[in-house]
Amino acid sequence: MKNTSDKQPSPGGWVILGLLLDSPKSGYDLSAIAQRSVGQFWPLTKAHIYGELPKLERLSYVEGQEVPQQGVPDKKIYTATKEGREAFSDWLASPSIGEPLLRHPLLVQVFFGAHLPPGRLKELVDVYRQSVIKTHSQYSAILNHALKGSSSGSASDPVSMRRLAVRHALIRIEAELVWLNEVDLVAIATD
Amino acid sequence: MKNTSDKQPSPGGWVILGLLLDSPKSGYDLSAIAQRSVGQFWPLTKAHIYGELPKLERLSYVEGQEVPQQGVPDKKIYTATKEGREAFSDWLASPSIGEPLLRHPLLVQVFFGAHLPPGRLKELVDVYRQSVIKTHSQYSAILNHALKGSSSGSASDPVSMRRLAVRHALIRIEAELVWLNEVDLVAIATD
DNA sequence: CTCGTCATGTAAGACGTTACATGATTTC
DNA sequence: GAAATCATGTAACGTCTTACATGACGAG
Repeated sequence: MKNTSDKQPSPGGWVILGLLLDSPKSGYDLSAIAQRSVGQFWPLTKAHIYGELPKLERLSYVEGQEVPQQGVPDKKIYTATKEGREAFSDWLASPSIGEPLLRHPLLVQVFFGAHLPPGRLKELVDVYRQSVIKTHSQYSAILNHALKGSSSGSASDPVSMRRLAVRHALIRIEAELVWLNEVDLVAIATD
Repeated sequence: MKNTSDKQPSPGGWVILGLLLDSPKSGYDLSAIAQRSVGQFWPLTKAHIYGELPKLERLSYVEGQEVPQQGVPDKKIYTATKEGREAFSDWLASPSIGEPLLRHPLLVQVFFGAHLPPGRLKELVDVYRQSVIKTHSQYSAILNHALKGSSSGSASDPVSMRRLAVRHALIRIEAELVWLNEVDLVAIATD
């Protein structure tokens, strides 16, 4: 009565399981968290989350419990089981979970920029820069508020690790802005 | 006799079509190019390429021609058609081709680093750093050799655009190294 | 009275990957 | 003798996204 079919969680499923280790959460909670924190390096959609949770339950890596509510709709809170924790630890420590994957539409537009009408590239870059700047301010707000204060600063401290993830976002975005300036120089030059 | 079923190319299909605008190429050529240049921001696998080419042909965006060879196997060279060029230009100029997508396994490992045995994070980071450094040297070699010399420096010059794409890779990788050093500091601290 | 939040889910399909299958030639 | 290069493809599957469907409550 352990699991019915279903081998192992998909990559996204493992991430979801990881989020449940800290504290029990509903699908709704998860999809909110997935956007702010993990979403930056492992995007998860609502549909994906609601699809994975029952699978994790069938593997008995999580347990779901219905919580009746008044006013707002009932919700289902999922808790990681002991098996879930162990399986997750093994997965996390495995040497090759996979290589980073990047898909960057604007870079496609730059790469093939010669086939773009004059001035169009500049417009596309400007729009993109705005969204990048916005994201930057969001993540620096997280660093300054949610993750402020001093933590132990060791690898066994979850807060330090969360902070590193946000630092990654900030460093990456700043690099992106540097590059966008280089693009500007070329985009403006004698179009 | 234009197209039989098949709506529009998939994102990957458009990128493949873009690569054929410069010069005709075989599936084999494309998969080599896809690794070095476009692969950095839009990964393409062999199987994907060989799957998309017939679809592009059905849409009459490309034309394939069998080229007999001696010693080595025959190949099929695909050329972009006029329709293909026009469709590609329209697609490329469209405002929202999509948002950048990043999936970063090591960041998952860092994010959940508190669930990792002591010292393991440092190992994972070291392995990753090596691969990152290797990639960096590959891309700087491309900048210094294949894309050396002075081009017009304007947006209508394909070489300038290719160079910008490589610059993106380099800037991004250097940022990654900066971040990896921050991770080290935490990973080492009193584990 | 409209919009946002809370809350869960499904169905269909797009997209891409892994693994398999084949085989001659050249280089170490 | 082993391995890399050249060259093309398919079948099955995994993974994830889009769009749809529903509905009550509170804030402005």
